Order: sequence, then structure tokens, then C-alpha cells
Amino acid sequence: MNDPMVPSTSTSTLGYALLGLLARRDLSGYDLAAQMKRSVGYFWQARHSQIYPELAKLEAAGLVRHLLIHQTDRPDKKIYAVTDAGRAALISWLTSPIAEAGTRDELVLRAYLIWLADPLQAATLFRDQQRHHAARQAEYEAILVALETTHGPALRRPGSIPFASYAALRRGIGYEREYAEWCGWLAEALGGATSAEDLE
Amino acid sequence: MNDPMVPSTSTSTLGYALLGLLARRDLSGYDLAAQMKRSVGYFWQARHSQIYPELAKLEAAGLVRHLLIHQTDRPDKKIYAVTDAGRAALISWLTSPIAEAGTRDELVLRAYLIWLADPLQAATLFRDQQRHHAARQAEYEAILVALETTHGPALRRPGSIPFASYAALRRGIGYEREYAEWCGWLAEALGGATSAEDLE
DNA sequence: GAATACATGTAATGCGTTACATGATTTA
DNA sequence: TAAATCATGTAACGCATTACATGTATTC
Repeated sequence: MNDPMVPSTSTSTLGYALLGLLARRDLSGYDLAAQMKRSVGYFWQARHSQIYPELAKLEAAGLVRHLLIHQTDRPDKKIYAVTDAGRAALISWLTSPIAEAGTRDELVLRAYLIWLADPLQAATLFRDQQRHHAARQAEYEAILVALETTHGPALRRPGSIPFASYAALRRGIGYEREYAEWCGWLAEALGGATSAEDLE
Repeated sequence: MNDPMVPSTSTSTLGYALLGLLARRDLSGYDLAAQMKRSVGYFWQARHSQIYPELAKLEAAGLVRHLLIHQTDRPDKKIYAVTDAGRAALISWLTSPIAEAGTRDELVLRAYLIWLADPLQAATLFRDQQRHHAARQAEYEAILVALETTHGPALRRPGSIPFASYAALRRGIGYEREYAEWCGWLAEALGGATSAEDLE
């Protein structure tokens, strides 16, 4: 019953992430690796060493195809595009039931074991993390401002491409805000200084 | 310079999680696996197939030792205890600089690609997730109430063992609250029904 | 008679990171 | 001349899940 040209191989989440990026526009493996350092990279990452083999798998499964671009001044490159089958697989996956993966957070683990540590040293750790997450939050908020100025009202229109970015961004901002707040509360409770300067 | 009895092997995060549980009280591998389904399991998980080899590694590194308990009605078991070296390694790790691991969240990835999906189907997915995270939040809040009744004011005293549980729990509650809120906002924006009953 | 609790392991497989490998062009 | 950018791959290794493997005692 299976078409030998389109074997029903189960695609990994990374595969869908790549298909999703390619659904916006055609890209090379190198471009995809660059995208994975920003935008999508905030909630799904992969190195080029994982991306190239994954693209080969997607191509073998008939979900993408590539066009070889010959270049003289630079190395040749392969521009990948989503096939009809790839687009269908992606759309089907998007609303399929989600398998919950357990959370792994090393900082929360440390909080759970904090009774073993020196309170002031621990406070410094959590104060540092508070600053880190607050900085990340500010970074996301700057991206939001940029999105607002370039897309205007389309940003708030569900169904539009910018709205999808906006939705993901909103989660990022909320996540970092809540994380920073918790770190601040804990550092405070442990009696830590408010800023690094106070320790000098 | 290295003591051959205590080789400086780098312990994994799981190793520290196990050391942390054993610092509270001596436990068997089976007990540790059970603990990993609740308490710590909310922010760090491992199956028994990963725990048994890890305990062997910790023992080879001199961080834990075990006592074999012979039982007639049940299988024999090994009760593990933290050594002085293990306790020292754990305390040192607790406040050591933390290497930030990138976040991987499949639901946020799907949100980023939502423009490809049918809005109403997508709304159902996010409404389901909202319910899931709200339920998880309620579960954590119930544990908090239980902790409050059993430990009383000690729960709010930084440095106490219950306070560490309380701190981790607070993060869990905040995380789920913010996550559920975001899911609800997105489902609403996509024009989804408020409850499953509205769909019938 | 079936499932669950107790108890401890190993093997196969998949996902992800780091390191290895090559090589031209452009910028500091 | 050192580095970053462009461009594509492979190999080794570690962490995590699923499945394989065994066996008794209790509970439904």
C-alpha cells in the first residue's frame, strides 16, 4: 500500500522545524543553520552537523527537494524547497496531538537542593540568573517593537505570518518575565545583594 | 596528583540530582526511580534504566557507597548513601556557574508555524494545552497547601529543607500559570471555543 | 487469572553536541 | 596575518527512551 517513492518515515521535530522554515522561503542548509541561531532558535536549536543529515532524510522521504547552485566566488550550494508532500506532512503534524516531554531545568533542580549550599553564594547565583533572564526579556521586547514597526496591524491579525512570530514572541517574553521574577524573589529571600556593585 | 581511589570524573546533572536526593535520606535505586516520578521529577526525570548505571558510576567515582540488604519475601536491594566526597562535590556544583541550555518547546514551535494550519483546529490544540497546564498548576498548588500544613512556618524559612521544596514549587506554579495564560490568549485569538462542551 | 509492587540490571536506538575535515573570499 | 563569512559534510561521544530480561509476593 505504501508508495515506494514516498516511504512513511516518521519525521523528527527538527524535521518539521526545517520544513516550517522552508515553507516561508527556500533556503540552503547554511541559511537554515543561521536561522536556528535567532527566530526559531529561541525555542528550537540545531547545529549544521544535525541539519545536513536531517535534510538528506527529508529528501529521501520526499518532503523536500534541492536545486544545486553553482557559484564561482563562493562554494556551491543547495537550495532546498518543500514539496507538496512535505507541506501536507507539516500541516498534518501542526495540529496532531502533542506528546508532552518532561521539563528539565537545572536551575530549579539547584533550587530544590539549595538547603545544602551557602545562602549568600546561592543568592549570587540566582541574582545573576535574574539579570540573565531580564536581559533576554528585554531582547525579545526589542524584537517585538521591530516587528510592530515593520508589519503594523498585520501583526495582530491571526492567520497572518507575522502573527505567528508575534505569538511565539509573546510566549518568550512571558516565560522570561516570570523566570526573572522568580529568580529575584529567591535571591531576595536568600538575602542576596540587589546588584553586583553592592558586593564590592 | 589525583587520588586513584577518587578519580576526578565529571558527574552529569543526573548524578547531582541523585546525590541531592540521597543527601535527604538513604535510598535504593528503585526508591530513586520512584522519587523521579514526583518531587524532583517535575523538573528532572530519569528512568530506572538510566539510574542504575549512573549509581554505578557515582560509586566508581567514590561519591556514593551501598549496603546490600538481604530480603526473603522480596528481592534483595542496595541502599545507597552519599560519601563525604559526594557531599562536597554536590555542594561545590550547587553554586558553580551554570551553563545555559537552549530551550526546546514543541508547542511554541507549532505556534510559530500556525499560519499554515486551520485556525479552528489550531485553537482546539491550544485550548487543550491551556487545560493541561492549568491542571498542572492546580496540582502544584495542592502540593503547596499540603506542604504548608505539614511544615508550617518552616516552609518560609530560607535555609530549611522544606523551603527548598517550596522554592522549586513556586517556580512550577508560576511557569504553568504563565503557560496556561498564553495558551488561552492564543486559543482566544484564533477564535476557538472556550470549553470542550461548546464544540458539541 | 491478571495486574501491580518490589527489585535490578542490559541492549538497541535516537537525538544532540563537540570535534574533525576542507577550502575560497573578504574584512579587520 | 588573523578572523569571520560562506558552504557542506562526517565521526565520536554522551544523554535519554524504549524494549528486553528475570522472578516473587500481593492484591483485584
